Amino acid sequence: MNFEQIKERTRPLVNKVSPVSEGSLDLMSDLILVEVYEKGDVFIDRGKKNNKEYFVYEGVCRSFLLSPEGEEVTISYFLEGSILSPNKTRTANQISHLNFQALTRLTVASLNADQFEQLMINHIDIREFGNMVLQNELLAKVEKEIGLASLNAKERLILFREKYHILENLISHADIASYLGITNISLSRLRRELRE
Amino acid sequence: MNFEQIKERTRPLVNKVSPVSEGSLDLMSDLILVEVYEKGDVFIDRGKKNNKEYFVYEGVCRSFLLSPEGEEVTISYFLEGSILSPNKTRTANQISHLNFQALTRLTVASLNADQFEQLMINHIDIREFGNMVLQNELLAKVEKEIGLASLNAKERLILFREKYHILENLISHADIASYLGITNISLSRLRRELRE
DNA sequence: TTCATCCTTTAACAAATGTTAATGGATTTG
DNA sequence: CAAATCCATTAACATTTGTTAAAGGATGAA
Repeated sequence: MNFEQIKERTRPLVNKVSPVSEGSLDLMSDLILVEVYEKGDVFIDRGKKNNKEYFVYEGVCRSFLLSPEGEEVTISYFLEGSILSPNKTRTANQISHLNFQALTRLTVASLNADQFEQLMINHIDIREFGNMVLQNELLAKVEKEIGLASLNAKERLILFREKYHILENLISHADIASYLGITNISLSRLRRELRE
Repeated sequence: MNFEQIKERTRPLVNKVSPVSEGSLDLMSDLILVEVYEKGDVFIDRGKKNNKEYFVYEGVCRSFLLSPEGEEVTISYFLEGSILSPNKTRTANQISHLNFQALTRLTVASLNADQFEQLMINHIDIREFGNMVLQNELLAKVEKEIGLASLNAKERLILFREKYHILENLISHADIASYLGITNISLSRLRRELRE
């Protein structure tokens, strides 16, 4: 993918969050490397170094962690055209505290996080963009938190469908169940209930 | 409270998160106004403007939201010596999307968020501090998320006690229950079980 | 195709949590 | 002090969710 292709692919993705000038888009595109992963690949490992920002060009991925009992818990989903959690929010000293996994064949733009931080410092529109990504990230977490704390599993599934309906027939129900905070057996029961 | 008092009160609070130089501490202290609230006061209202950062000098507060059913859901607790979620993470266009309430008599330091952002831009140690606050914030949310998604209520109560044991005899059990994602009746049952 | 494997569904039962209502203790108000 | 109010607890019952096991369906490999 050449510079112009990268730029045109990045533009709508960035502008959807917070518009930046043509010059700023050039600066960001300059930092971008395109990476491709296969379904199932874990491309960020908990405990390992990661100093990149990511935009999802194509495909779907998730972040997950192991629970105290050793089960995978899905924390978030990232759909096509979305932006991964800012590096600063998912690392400490450049060490990732989450795993990220491709759920389909996945094409992402990656940017060096330090260089991107410099762009944020020097360009107010890029800073606004970065801060807006952050806000959205937190907002999504708060929404999920409220759901887990105040809704029952059926209501959570209904919300999940509104937000991620394409995922339900694309990825493992065990993943979805862990995201909803239930077992996959419960998920199956709820699916039947809602089918009737 | 005079400048020196503010500074000495702020120093340990900031250094606990990420140390800053004496000069940077001066710059931050310059921005600080001390605010005092009474138990029960809601000092940040969802939907209203807020452009401040806060440090908790004395007392305890919580953030909360109304669920779709109109019940208050406690999102986070902030103990003495902690730092409220960064302004950027709890506002959109300076409009708060959370409520914050004093659970005891509460003394906070408040800083203008725009001026603080300028300090972050111009001083690497303050930027590091701000980013570290952010990391901690997200980390706490991810921890809570995992708890809600993978532990049962009893296990969540045990974790809560480890982290916030002073709260259990200080604030309403209804608040705690909403934080744990259960009813206050269930909380009462669990308390009895754990007592035996 | 046939076998093997993985995932989803279903069933039966157990455990956890919610709902409604009543009780008792503590605190506040008059 | 007495009445009123608030909050935590308890009980009885209903509902939801988890656990274990079995069965069916889809997919891929030999």
